[in-house]
Amino acid sequence: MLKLKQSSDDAASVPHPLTGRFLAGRMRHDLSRTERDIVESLIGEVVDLEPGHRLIAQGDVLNFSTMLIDGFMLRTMESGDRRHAVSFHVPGDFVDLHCYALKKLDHNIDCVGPVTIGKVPHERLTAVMNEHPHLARTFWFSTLLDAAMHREWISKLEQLQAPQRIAHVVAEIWHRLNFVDLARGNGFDTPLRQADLADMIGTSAVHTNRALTELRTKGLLTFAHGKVEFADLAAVERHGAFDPTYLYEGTGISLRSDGMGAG
Amino acid sequence: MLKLKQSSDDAASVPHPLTGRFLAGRMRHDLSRTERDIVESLIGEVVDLEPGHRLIAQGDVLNFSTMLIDGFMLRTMESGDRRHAVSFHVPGDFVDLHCYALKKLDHNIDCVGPVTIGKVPHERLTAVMNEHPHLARTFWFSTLLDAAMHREWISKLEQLQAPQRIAHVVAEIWHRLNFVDLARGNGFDTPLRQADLADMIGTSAVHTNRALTELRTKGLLTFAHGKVEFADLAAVERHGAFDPTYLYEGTGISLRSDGMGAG
DNA sequence: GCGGGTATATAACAAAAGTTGAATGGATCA
DNA sequence: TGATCCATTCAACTTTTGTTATATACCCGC
Repeated sequence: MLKLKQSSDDAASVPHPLTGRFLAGRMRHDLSRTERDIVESLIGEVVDLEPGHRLIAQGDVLNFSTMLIDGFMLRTMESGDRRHAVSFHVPGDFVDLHCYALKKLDHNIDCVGPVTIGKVPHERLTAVMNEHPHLARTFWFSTLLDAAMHREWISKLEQLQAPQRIAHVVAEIWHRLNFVDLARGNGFDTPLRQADLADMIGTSAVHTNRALTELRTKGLLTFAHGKVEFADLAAVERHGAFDPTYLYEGTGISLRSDGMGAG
Repeated sequence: MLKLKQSSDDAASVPHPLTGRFLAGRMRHDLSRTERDIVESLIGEVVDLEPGHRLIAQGDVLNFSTMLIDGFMLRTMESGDRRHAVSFHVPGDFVDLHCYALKKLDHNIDCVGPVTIGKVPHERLTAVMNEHPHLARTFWFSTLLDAAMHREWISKLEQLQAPQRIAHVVAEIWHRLNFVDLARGNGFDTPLRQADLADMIGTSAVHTNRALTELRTKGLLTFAHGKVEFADLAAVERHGAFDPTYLYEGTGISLRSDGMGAG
């Protein structure tokens, strides 16, 4: 876990057929057709990245933000030889919108498996947000959602033991993948290894495996070789004390409120 | 822990001599004199709250946000009979600005010790943000700071054991109090009990006490009866792997950047 | 200054998680 | 089809943390 391939700075910058299918994933229900086109037009450059590539390192000063088009990414921080994930991202996520305001990123952005991203120049973002207040609100709402997810995870780290944390993470991944039609009814595919999962739930890889063995023995779920399977999602959610409210799925009622008067 | 006095719904709504000294604490270096006056004028009602009072409960729908004028508050979530803190607040903090956008709060806001707050009606916030883009940017920046602090804490929960977590929390409290001139050179006063600290670092009260004993024995710090003392802040910070960067103290360079084009 | 409630401290045992080392299983590629 | 690399699994032992119970110390009202 921490054998990041730094070699792919030469990552091919190829033109990429954008489907738009995943763009602005979790907020797309709140975007009009026009707005979705605008969001798509934000992307200045599409880049394919190798597995393990570190796109952004802690402390980098940035003039672009990253839209995740395909693959999984982790926001990580390092201490000694150990890597810790503070959050994960699935296709459709604006990975580091907050660095538009903070400029300097306080963590790394790592690829898990092969990844395709779209780079969004900050000046373009500024222009669009000035012209389209509703989009600006939507973007800010997106960063507030990140904070809400952080809070949820803090409370779970304090509250749950390893097997339950895994159940929670698995449930959250499923919901977020399902939101962009990448989940199956009884599982999902993911490039995450058990070592990555260990970085996410904050325990050693060995103990993560122990916890997975327990979950498997209990018939709750399996997690290996790029496939996560379960028979009963509701049971997994119960085990992980998972309540999807904080993801604000679905109608986006809160988003449409005109509370955010930033325009 | 979790013996919240719900009795104080009748909390006296008394007029209160606002000094303005603490208002908009951590962002005040980025506010002009005029802007500080405007922020102060946002406060519609000043309320004194009893120790342990739960100002806001998870799921409440709100039309005001809370400025903490005096005392300590915790954002908490509950599970079973255990309370877990996801963050804490000191005088000058905008405690729940994000609920301006999210409307429904995903956690509780609890008083620790006696507290004085200012209530900020959302309609007033909307008006001010429309008229003063720089203030709007500052407020949003403030919520992004919250998210950055969340990320830092997630990584520490995953990385550190109980004694080091305590050292980290103590260092952060000191810096945030110092920012509003409420810290002493070798410590600070706080209404936090060891049980509250346990809720914050995510371990049992007994183990928190064990960890404090260890820190005391090592000569790093003492934490009891409302007083935190240490001889060498730098040593405490080292022990807790504390790096104040994420607090964006001081000049507010990032804040003055015109990256956030919400206006 | 006394008494009762709360905060802090400590002990003893149980459970969870870290660490080290080694074995097995899967995938890939010559 | 081996050979090799990496992911997963398991075992044995140590350390950290949870739990329950009890003891001491502090604070505040009378």
